[in-house]
Amino acid sequence: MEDRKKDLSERKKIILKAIIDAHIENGEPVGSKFLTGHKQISCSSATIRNEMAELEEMGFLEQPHTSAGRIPSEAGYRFYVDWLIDRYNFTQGEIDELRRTLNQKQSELDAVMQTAVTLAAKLTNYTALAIKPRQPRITVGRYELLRLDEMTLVLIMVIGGIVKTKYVHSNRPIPNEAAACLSAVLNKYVTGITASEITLPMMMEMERVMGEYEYLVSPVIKAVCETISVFDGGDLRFEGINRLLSYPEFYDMDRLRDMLALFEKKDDLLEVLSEETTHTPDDRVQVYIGRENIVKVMDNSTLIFKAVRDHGKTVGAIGIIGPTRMNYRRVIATIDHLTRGVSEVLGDPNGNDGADGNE
Amino acid sequence: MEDRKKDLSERKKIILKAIIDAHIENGEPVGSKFLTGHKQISCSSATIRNEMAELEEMGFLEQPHTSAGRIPSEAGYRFYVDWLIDRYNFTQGEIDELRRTLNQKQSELDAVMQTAVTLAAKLTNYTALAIKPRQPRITVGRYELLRLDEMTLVLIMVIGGIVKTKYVHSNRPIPNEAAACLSAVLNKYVTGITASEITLPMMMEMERVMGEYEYLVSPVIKAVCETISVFDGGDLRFEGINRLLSYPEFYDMDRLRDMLALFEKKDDLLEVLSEETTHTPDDRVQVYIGRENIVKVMDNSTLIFKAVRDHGKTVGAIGIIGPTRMNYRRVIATIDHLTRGVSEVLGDPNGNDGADGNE
DNA sequence: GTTTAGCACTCGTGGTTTTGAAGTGCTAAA
DNA sequence: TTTAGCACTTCAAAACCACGAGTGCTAAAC
Repeated sequence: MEDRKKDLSERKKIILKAIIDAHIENGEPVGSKFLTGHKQISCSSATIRNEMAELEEMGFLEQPHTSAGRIPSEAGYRFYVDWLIDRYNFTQGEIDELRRTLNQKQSELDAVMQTAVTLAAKLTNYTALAIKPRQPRITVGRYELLRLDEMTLVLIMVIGGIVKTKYVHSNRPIPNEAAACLSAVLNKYVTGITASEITLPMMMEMERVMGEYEYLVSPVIKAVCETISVFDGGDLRFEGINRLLSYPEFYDMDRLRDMLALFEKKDDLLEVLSEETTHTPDDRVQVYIGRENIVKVMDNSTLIFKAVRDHGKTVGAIGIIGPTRMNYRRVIATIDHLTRGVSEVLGDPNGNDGADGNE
Repeated sequence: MEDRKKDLSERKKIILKAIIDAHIENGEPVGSKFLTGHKQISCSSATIRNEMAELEEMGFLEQPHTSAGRIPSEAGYRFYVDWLIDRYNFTQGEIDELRRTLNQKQSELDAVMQTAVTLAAKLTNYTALAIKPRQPRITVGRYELLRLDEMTLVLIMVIGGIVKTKYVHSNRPIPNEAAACLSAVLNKYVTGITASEITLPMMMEMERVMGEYEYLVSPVIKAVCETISVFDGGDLRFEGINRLLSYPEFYDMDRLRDMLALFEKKDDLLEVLSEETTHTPDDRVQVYIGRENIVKVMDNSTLIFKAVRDHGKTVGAIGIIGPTRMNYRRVIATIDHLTRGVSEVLGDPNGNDGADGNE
């Protein structure tokens, strides 16, 4: 078997590769006539037909029905992958881009919200969303530093009751005592102020205090700023997008595609919802039906959400998006309970006795 | 307007509610005849027709075309939500379940892997997956405890170079010095052993050493065990599921549904892939075409993935899933580069000079 | 022996037509 | 005010048809 594979005549290989390439390109069965246009193939369609018939006999091609062209069989793809494709070369630019993106670490989404939104999707069987609104004035309340290994520190920050960790790599070895020293300095100088309030004189002062460890100040402060900025940047997360498919209203591929496109460009939606979430005075479940929605595409869809409060402050929102024909009763109740649950878990004593969520 | 709404005759309300309920249930327009079967409605279809015509005039109903039944308009839904639905009551069981799930915090997926998988989906325009295989022997290398507020500790664990944080709520106030004391005890007794190796005598010994703070030992150890168990439990994450829709092979709703169902029940897939990932000897990109796949549903789909190694140890895998008709060249190259990139970011010096990933 | 042109054959696709069922509105009777 | 009956409308599914694409085969050409 192994031998037979390599035994293909050069022309068969070219034809097979041409067929698979073309099929990968446009997804349709490819016929003999089409291949005559290929530059590496100079014989007539009849010859190609013969070759194709043989390739089919060998199991590399198959035809969906007699008057369609050929498509590659699984064995065909296998041969293609094993013997016919040459290596794809990334440009240096692409490689750099890739490394850069990998290096800038993503902030982890707040775990409770993540659990809640997953749960919301599961319980209602609609697509769920979690909103963390933009927060313009966010500050760090407390710092802690651990020395992880010779060159790495773990920076632990308490931001509004939430703990964030971030790794800081140094290019010089870090002595054991430097971590404690640095955390003391951070706690003294950069608590309770926003990222933009950290001034150059402050940094110089810190470097002076740090003495011989001054080289650690700049990378750590950079890490602090980064964390703050992703933290206050807002976030919008969907869960259970595929659940849309359970509903006949989304059987229409075009509508479905529109919806998914909406999920893709989160920024617009986030902008609108941030506004909506933070400025809603009362504490009820919000229901936007069809064209009541702020976003155009959401005709025929309903958005239901409720803000999550922690000690009276809005820290996010959890919601559901689905067809207008939605089980309102169940969804409203679920969202109501969930947001309260989250508030409770966050330690908000008022989580369970605010205004009634429904009606 | 507000008045008119409440002005609906009782019978109209019943009919409207019945129509919307029925429509929510089965998604189809509902006709007069169907409603005669409703228990609260005792008039004939002709009467109902008259009522429906009036409801339509008021704007609560509309008909898609003359010989279909009626469907609720947006105003109809609005009225329904505002006036007609009663509150859905969760059973106590459901509520408990919900609170329990919210309380057990999800471990955040390794940030780099998350970035990588998002990137993989974006670069290839197929659905990407990240696998963290089950790890039977996982231990904590180091503990750190912070007192967050009077009743709450933050437990910080270094597990295989990864930092995990977990909140521990106490039902008694926590003195300032308890945190330091407890972390010393943890570091002494429970480093380098797996969750199942923590014995009752060990816990009792720890409680003895802790003296008056012994009440903190049990909840903290519980938190440790939980963290370890979610950490070694394996994880499977998909990104860019919607990208499937770009490809005509998934225009068929049934096939699409099958595929999405596959994504839902991660456990099976994880089991198989854990095996596959950890026991693959060589360091290349794995390609499974069509029925070569271990999982049934994946006929007509190709799975491509490669293990991510960190200092020689397999810590996960990144892959792509898509139609058999796939741009193999590009995908293989992307996965290859990505896994290497991740290894590099993780600090693996061999990230970039292992066996050639392709061919 | 291999390649090519020609031709009859097959089969799916796209468009049109037909039929049937569902549901309505209206009218007249109860 | 309610109900039965009937004519009308409209969509959906089935049936039908013609077309085009692509093949396999045969016989002639190289």
